[in-house]
Amino acid sequence: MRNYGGKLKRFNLSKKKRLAKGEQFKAVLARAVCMSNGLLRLYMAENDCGYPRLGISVGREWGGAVVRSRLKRVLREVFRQSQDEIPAGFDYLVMLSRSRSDKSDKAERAREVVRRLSFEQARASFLTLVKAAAAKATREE
RNA sequence: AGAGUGGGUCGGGCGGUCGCCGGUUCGUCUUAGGCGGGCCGGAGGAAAGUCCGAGCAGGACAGGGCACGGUGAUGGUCAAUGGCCACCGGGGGCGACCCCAGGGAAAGUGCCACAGAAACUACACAGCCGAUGGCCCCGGCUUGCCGGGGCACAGGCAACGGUGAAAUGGUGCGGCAAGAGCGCACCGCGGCGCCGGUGACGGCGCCGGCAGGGCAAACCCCACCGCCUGCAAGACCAAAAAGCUGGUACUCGGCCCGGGUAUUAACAGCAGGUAGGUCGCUUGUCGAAAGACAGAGCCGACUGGCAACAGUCGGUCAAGAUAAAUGGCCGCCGCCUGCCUCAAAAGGCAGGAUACAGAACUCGGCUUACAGACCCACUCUUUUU
RNA sequence: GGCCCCAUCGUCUAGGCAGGUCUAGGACACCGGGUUUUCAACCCGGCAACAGGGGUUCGAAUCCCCUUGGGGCUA
Repeated sequence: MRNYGGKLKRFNLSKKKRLAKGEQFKAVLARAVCMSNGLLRLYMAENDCGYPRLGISVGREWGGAVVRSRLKRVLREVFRQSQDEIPAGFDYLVMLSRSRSDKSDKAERAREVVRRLSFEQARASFLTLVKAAAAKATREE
């Protein structure tokens, strides 16, 4: 856990660190390495900016505007505070793992977990995914 | 104390820290611009559904009508409305109060299943009576009349028909051959008059004996309202590629005009408007600023009004994103429940709840969703005094 | 964001605009039986639906209103 009371490492997240156009999303999806666990799904692709960039996509199946905005904020905050722990020079496209059987009670419960997603959960999940994806990317090269 | 009705308010708060969006200002590098810092502002009562009404923008348009859509008691109110207020009528509730698209069925068309004689149509069908006439039989006798019985021929009647959601007004008494508003009483209905009310309508009185079923959220008729499309409206800037014109070279030609071919990796211009961007777009206008003025703007007080609302005065100026900002973490307080200390106030411990929901051009309403808390007015029941 | 449309058995649909024996019809699927040595095909029978809530009406799948859930067009 990060020490908030002591010396702080400060991160910003300005607009150029975001993926902002449909074309950019498509480009990442075309070139990316894909990894997923039970919670998140990560697409990771090299860019030539020298810094990491983030894109988030949350579909309608997760709830209304309130729920989706909250999920996006949490994921954005995770990315912001993890910038020094992930490889720079990559684009990261984060989505939520699709629950396959849409109408079962199990999927409904999984969706409830996602709606109540906490910051620490999301952060841990994201970091393990990045590590795995980075390993996969270097192996492929 | 319990049960309930109507209306209104709030929708956790404070601090620290790291961020995000917009505005403004300062510093710095500097061509635009980038980076860093300060200050200010940054979701809701429903921001939602997109059900109405406006502003705004573009298009259409002499005027009028048709068509289409909407609304529908009355009187107000509002920029406007299908909203809101008051009142009337009908229905529900013991009551506070709630609900109602609530014009027209003697303009026309259509429908009314099943059941029923019949669903709007006839002096129908089934039926009742047959007093009065007529015919037949019996008795009496004063021999053409009386009495009794029968027929259902003339004729009279519309109660009865038990089905249905609905059947030519209902109940009771009288009346009659049988009956019938045929007569009467009460209720309902219609017409007239008077009174009250701006009006819908209500009250009272008189008269009429009853007009004639329902459905218009069926077509329709009447009255009133409504042009169409929507900020992805619309305005501006404008890459690339292609196009056109010019230029250049060659050619037809004595030369100009003109035509043809080539060049487009030698170049210029052009409109169109795509990708993309800016404005619209966050109160507006004027002003250097202070400020002033204007807003269907918001808040409060007063006045008028039963009220919706209006007027005056004072204060206030309020998010502006576009893969879409308003968040993460920490601490404290607050809310509910239980236990303990305690006369109470209060304190301590443990557990729990924190809903519905996210601006997308802007307003006024309506509808729908919602944890919990509070306030005001009122009704009914029970107990005590 | 704006503007529209739709909802009927497990699936595709008829009925709706002219409300009534519509306890909603048909096809495919499923189940049971028959036929066949067996299977297929065929025949007979069965199961199974008006998205939810109000209103109008004597009566609503149908007409009106409100929700819910799908789908389309528009840069």
